[in-house]
Amino acid sequence: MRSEPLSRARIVAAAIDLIEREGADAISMRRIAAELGVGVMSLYNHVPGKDALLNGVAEAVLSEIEFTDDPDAHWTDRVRMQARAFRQIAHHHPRSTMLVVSRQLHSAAGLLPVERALATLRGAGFDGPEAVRMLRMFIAFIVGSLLREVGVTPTFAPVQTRTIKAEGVDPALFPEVSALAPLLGQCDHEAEFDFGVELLIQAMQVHSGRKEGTR
Amino acid sequence: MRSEPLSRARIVAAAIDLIEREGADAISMRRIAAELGVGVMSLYNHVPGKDALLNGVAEAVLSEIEFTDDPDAHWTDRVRMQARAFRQIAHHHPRSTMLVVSRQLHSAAGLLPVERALATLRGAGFDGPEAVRMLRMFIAFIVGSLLREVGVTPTFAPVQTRTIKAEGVDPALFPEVSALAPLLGQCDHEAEFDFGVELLIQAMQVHSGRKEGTR
DNA sequence: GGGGGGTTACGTACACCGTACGTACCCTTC
DNA sequence: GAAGGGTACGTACGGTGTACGTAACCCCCC
Repeated sequence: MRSEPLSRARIVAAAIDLIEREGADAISMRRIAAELGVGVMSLYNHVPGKDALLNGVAEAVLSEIEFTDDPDAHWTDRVRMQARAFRQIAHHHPRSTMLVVSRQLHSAAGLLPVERALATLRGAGFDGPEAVRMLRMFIAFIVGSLLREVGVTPTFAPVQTRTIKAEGVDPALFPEVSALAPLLGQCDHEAEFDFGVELLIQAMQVHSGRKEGTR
Repeated sequence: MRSEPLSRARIVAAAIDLIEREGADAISMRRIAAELGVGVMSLYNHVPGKDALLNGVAEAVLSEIEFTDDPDAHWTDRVRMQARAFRQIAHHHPRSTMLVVSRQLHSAAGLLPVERALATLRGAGFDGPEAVRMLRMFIAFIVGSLLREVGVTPTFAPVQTRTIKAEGVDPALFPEVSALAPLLGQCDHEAEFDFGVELLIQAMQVHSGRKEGTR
């Protein structure tokens, strides 16, 4: 009964803290309870179960994004800003990113970014179906990028620093890979992300320009 | 001692089978052993542990991809083909896709697609750093797309069929979302994927064209 | 033929997990 | 004071991954 009386918010905060300190695998109801100095089952008075708790974590992280949207800016700049804002979660809560990205949220916290994005895209002149398509495309890119950045999913690309450096790759079997090993082994996540964003924005501009005439 | 004598390959196959039948969460050493009709600890004679087993699953699924690469085709077509081939895993082994995409493989199975992709990009005239960048960009997009398609990660975009349909979204708070609800609620994964691929290819063409002159 | 060594199968045991259930306490409202 | 609801918590159950010890088997070498 020491301190304030335990609440969903405190539990979620403790969970985030624990994840960032010891990794997403280390999380368990018992650990969280211990962290808060309470019994395990006390948690269940404020949270339906572990799954709901993790959803809470994802929402909390997601709603920390600072969207500083400037409605007067050119739509390309607004898209840039939103993409960067989203990427910030990978910096503020790197080890929780996987949760945000791999959980489907049905709450307002998840809807807000979508709303903003759709608004800018519509403002840029895209019609409904186009806007949705562009958004999905962007989300896929961002999700994939964050997963790479966060360490999960270097699905072979930037990963094999170890493989490559450790035993080397057979140049006969994988000439390109072994030739480009130094490049593959390192990755400036910010630069890669920005590059991708610019490429996508260019593509979107082309797409929109084409629509309204030969331009 | 019945049947053939248990092997890493048989174990991995059983694991894949189990995952596809009952979902990735249902998997456990005990279940797999039961499936094979052997004791739990027998598995450890062929596999170092669960984590390694899951890596094996990812590799197996990944190496099932059929890359029918035509070196004479235009590079854009080759990129298209490779992207589609990769996406096939989401069809052949939907519930294992998450594993493939969220695990960093240090084996040849993971290197092969990279080698192919780099080769075609280099063939298209991109220099080393460009090729690596383009590849990373593409991987991010594909990973994100597959995660969405597989059900994990509809991180708010196509998901809220339920949210939207069930209780409706407040049109005052989320005007765009509620206006586009019907579009957000449905998703032709193949069409979305192809759209993204085309957009990326176009962007890459622009990028390459710009490089070698004003064109 | 008779060891003997290495591989394989397996049972038991341990530490940990999520959580259903029952119990004790406090605080409010009659 | 009594009643009732919310909160904290202990215990217990069925599950997990895997370390360890034991027994059977095969094959090779003597």
